[in-house]
Amino acid sequence: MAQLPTVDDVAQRAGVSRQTVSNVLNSPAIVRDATRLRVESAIAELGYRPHASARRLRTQLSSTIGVRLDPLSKNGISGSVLDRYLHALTEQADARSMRIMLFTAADDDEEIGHYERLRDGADVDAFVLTGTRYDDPRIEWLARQRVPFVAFGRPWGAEHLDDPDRLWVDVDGQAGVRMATEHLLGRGHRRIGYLGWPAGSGTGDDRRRGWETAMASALGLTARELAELTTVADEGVPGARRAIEELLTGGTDLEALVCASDSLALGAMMAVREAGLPHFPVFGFDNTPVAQAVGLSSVDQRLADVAAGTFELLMGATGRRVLPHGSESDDPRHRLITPQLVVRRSSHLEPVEEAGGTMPGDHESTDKEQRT
Amino acid sequence: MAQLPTVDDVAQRAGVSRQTVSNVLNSPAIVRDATRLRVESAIAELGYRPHASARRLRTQLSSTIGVRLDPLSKNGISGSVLDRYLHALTEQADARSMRIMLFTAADDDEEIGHYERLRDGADVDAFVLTGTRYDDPRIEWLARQRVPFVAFGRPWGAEHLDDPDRLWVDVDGQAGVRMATEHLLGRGHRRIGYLGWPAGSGTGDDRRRGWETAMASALGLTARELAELTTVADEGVPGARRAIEELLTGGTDLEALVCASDSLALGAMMAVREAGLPHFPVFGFDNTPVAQAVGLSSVDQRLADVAAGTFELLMGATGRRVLPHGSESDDPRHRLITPQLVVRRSSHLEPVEEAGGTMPGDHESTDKEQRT
DNA sequence: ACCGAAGATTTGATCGTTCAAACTTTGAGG
DNA sequence: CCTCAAAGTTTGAACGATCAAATCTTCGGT
Repeated sequence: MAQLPTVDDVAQRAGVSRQTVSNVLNSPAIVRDATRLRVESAIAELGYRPHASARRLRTQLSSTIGVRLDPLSKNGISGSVLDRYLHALTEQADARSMRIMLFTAADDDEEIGHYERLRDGADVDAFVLTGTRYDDPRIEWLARQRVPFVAFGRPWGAEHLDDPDRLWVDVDGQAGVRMATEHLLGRGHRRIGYLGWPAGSGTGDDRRRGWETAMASALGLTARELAELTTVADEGVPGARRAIEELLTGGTDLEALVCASDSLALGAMMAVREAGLPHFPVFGFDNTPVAQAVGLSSVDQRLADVAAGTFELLMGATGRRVLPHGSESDDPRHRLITPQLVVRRSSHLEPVEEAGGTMPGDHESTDKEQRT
Repeated sequence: MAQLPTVDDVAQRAGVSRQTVSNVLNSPAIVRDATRLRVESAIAELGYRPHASARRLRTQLSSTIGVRLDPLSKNGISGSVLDRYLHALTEQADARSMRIMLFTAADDDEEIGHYERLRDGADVDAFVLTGTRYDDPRIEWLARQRVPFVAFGRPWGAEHLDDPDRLWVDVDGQAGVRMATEHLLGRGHRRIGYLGWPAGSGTGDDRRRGWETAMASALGLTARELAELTTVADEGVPGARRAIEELLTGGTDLEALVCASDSLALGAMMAVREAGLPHFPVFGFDNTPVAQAVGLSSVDQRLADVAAGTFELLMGATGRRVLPHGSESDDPRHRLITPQLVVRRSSHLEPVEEAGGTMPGDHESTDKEQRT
């Protein structure tokens, strides 16, 4: 096997010119059918494949999207959300014949340095950001430099939720928590508590609001009454467990609980079980593999839809190349995905008969799950 | 801002030729110090960055490594191992100024199709394979085509463990399970059970052997006695839970348990707790985030070392480019990483005093962990 | 049968870099 | 002061594709 075939080889074989071969590949519509077929079979016979780097050099496009991966260390039970988003992104990318390129960075400055290098080296056409924060310097830089990007996570606190320069996708956490709360209300519960993160995180406050609105509109609770049913803990199982233990020993007569994350919910589950309440309903958020494993009800972020939305914002509904930054468009500059309830045994009043375990999650519930 | 600066711009500014600039970048040793400094400051002043695609076109190297990501769906509690390996790979790649490119495939044929396309398009220099199986067709294809690659996971069953055409890294599961077993033996336990996967998976059989050898050499148990202490379950929490419940109700007087995975261990923990044995020691394997969250002792795969080994095999100890397939070398063609025990409360005889919870893992044990 | 415009195809230039070979400078040795 | 090899630098070509403009075909209208 000598060399890999090039456009010229194909052209020669098909009795046409380079450019016609290129046209068959990139704009088949303008080539006459007869010639197109001839070229196509030449391509097939020679097993020709376009040389990606050559094309990129000429077009100044890389068909690649850069994603930063957090360092290995900070990767808790809910870190898997971003990993699953990455999987979903990769699948979407494949469908659009785009590629995902990874890089790591220890802090924002380093991350921005990577942006610069990758942009200047024409390594990537756009970036996808995760873990966005209030006044995120990465977003500022990208917007100022007019580099195409989409953020997973609203640019919280910033007024520019509709700024055409800041594209974002996010999951409607408020709606998700509201759905979970309403599900529990529908099952007859009234004293439904909420376990969240300390106030101040955009995501956390948003999710809490879902519980508040559901409770307020169904039961007409006052702010004071709501506050009584609430407690907070830092992300992580043990803190959640402690928080719920305190709430229970403090005399609050809870019947059910909605949590801001699966980690919190797992800690809460442990606490209520320990307190001798085997059927106490608990809802998590994120629908992580752990939730599935232990049979914890949760709110699924629908990461496939999030990823699809990401690409819609980046490339248009069906486009095959990244839109330039700030390109005017009729579409809204963001996507808010409504999540989906996944009801498992942890939120059932009665344990599902069959295998009489008293602890939830004693059977893989794939076929028992109820998505609404 | 007009155009991005090119080598020519830098050359002009430094008063040298293109090629000298290129040399400063690629083989600084052959450039005289004075000129090198001049060029370097010109680069800095202009903010020049080499155009990656142009370089790739010329050198026929992409400085990129392809990794297949499994579809979103099959991504259980232990699927996170591969995600964490991916993180570690990305960090290593950064250190070698390489990049990681992702793609997905539904089956082997599709995956091989991707290999072909990526290789021919000069998109990647090498591949990293995960989830290798007995007689893996992907490995056969890559070896036959002489495409550089490294497999994470021994090519089980194949005789060619030392075949110079098949590079691999793996974690010494046997050693890991042996360490866990010996740890329990050292704490005075004798009736230590093993919960594994059904026989036939290379990885599973290897791990079981670690328990067998530890038990046999410490206590001199017969094969029959060993078999009594063993049970199996398919990967997943619920099956493990059932299996251990049966073992316990079957009358086996277990004192402790070593498991082939964290999922199994989680199921086992639930079962022993349910059986009223709050301090029954359980060991998992993989040290997933869940293990940390619930305070489960486990065996850490040291994925950073695995990733480092991957790159050593691919590029040599310090090399900056992928070695050609089958390049002779004195080094062994594989790396077997010895994992590390992470002892948490689940394997302590007595609960750690402080917060008198009776269930293990009630506090994030980062500072309580004991790595040996 | 001829014209012209639209359609189809070809030609020459170019993207930014590195390779290979040619050329120029340096410096030790006689 | 000259020679010659080694060290340093420059020049022309090439990597494989697409763009822009030029050329050649086709075909309806008169």
